Amino acid sequence: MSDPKETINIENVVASTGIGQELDLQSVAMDLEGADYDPEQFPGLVYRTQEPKSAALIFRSGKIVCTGAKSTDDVHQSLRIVFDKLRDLEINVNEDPEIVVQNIVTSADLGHNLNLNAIAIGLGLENIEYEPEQFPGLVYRLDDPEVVALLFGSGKLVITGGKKPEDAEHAVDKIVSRLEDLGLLE
Amino acid sequence: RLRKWQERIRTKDAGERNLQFALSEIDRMASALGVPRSVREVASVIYRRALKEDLIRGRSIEGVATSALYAACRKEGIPRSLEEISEVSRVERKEIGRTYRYISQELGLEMKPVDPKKYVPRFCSELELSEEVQTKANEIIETTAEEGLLSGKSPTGYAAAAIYAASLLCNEKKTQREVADVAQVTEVTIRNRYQEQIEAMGIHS
DNA sequence: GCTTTAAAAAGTAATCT
DNA sequence: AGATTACTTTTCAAAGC
Repeated sequence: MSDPKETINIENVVASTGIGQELDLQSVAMDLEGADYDPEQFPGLVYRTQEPKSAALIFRSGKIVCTGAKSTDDVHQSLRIVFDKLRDLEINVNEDPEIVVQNIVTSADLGHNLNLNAIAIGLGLENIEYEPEQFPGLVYRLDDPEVVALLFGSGKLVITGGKKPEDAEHAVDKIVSRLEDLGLLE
Repeated sequence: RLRKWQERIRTKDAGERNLQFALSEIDRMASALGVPRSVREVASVIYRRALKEDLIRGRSIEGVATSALYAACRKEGIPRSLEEISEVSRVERKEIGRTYRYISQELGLEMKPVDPKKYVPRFCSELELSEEVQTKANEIIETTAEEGLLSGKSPTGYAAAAIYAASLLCNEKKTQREVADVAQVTEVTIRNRYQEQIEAMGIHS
């Protein structure tokens, strides 16, 4: 009855951007409180924002990766905070650098338990990966939209690899109709 | 020209030596596991196919050989868990699992998920349990799996719980620790699967 | 390939009380 | 026997080894 699309929830958004300027991460790490910088371990400086919650990886090249946001809106808000923090350190940052969403992770609920063994055979062993000894989820790669879905016995699923929120909706629609055609839903 | 010819010989010799090493490793591990010759043959066919398809580049020969053996055991219907396989290999469990999934995908092996019932005879004989217990365990697995209880669960833990439950029902009780040891899973996993299974079977004891 | 960051799903596991 | 913490899978960018 209820549309599984309604249960879709964005769990994580990864985006990249850049201030067209080289940075001295050592001094940024000194002046920016809460910054984690360990070049021996990883070349990026980690800066966490509280509201909205996210983690930004800032690189020497001036390129920045933002992870952990719950929406594309939060990504922009988080990065706005990061840009302002850098400006406080007398670093010139353009008003609105281009932000590119690289990956969106979504969760959803089909509302029925799933027989993953039957689904593995039904979808075709060549199209899926299901190794319950290694991981409880069945991995299903879709061509259109180009995303990867993880299906669980509870009927919950994770959609990842999409660039737009609509990718997850289209993926859920396709999965639901495939499973219905196979008579494996409910 | 002479150099090219020598290089070819060198490459050919190296390739031949690597193949021989891989096949002898498969033989060694298969012996240690006590699997029949047919499994070693299937494993060597899988290894040669992986070699032909150039899937070994960037991976260790041992890793691919071990994964080929793991896949062969499953294909032949006498699966060994990754834990058991890793005990006779010098490659760690995580790497075997990762390499297996890669060659399985690339070679299109179309591996079906392991049926927990395949572990019942071996685990039961190691525990010296009767034929009656085996039959009961298979019945529990069959019935509960049809109800969808198997989805996402590890086949070894599932089989272990069914054997534990069957041993109780047949008055040949084995402790959770004894079953956990032969199946190489934890007692916690057996308890969790056991509770679900007896509930689904409508058994109260 | 690896390193780090985030997040969900569910199973398994190690450790502590 | 719980509870807690942590690790397994997928995705993606960044710079450097």
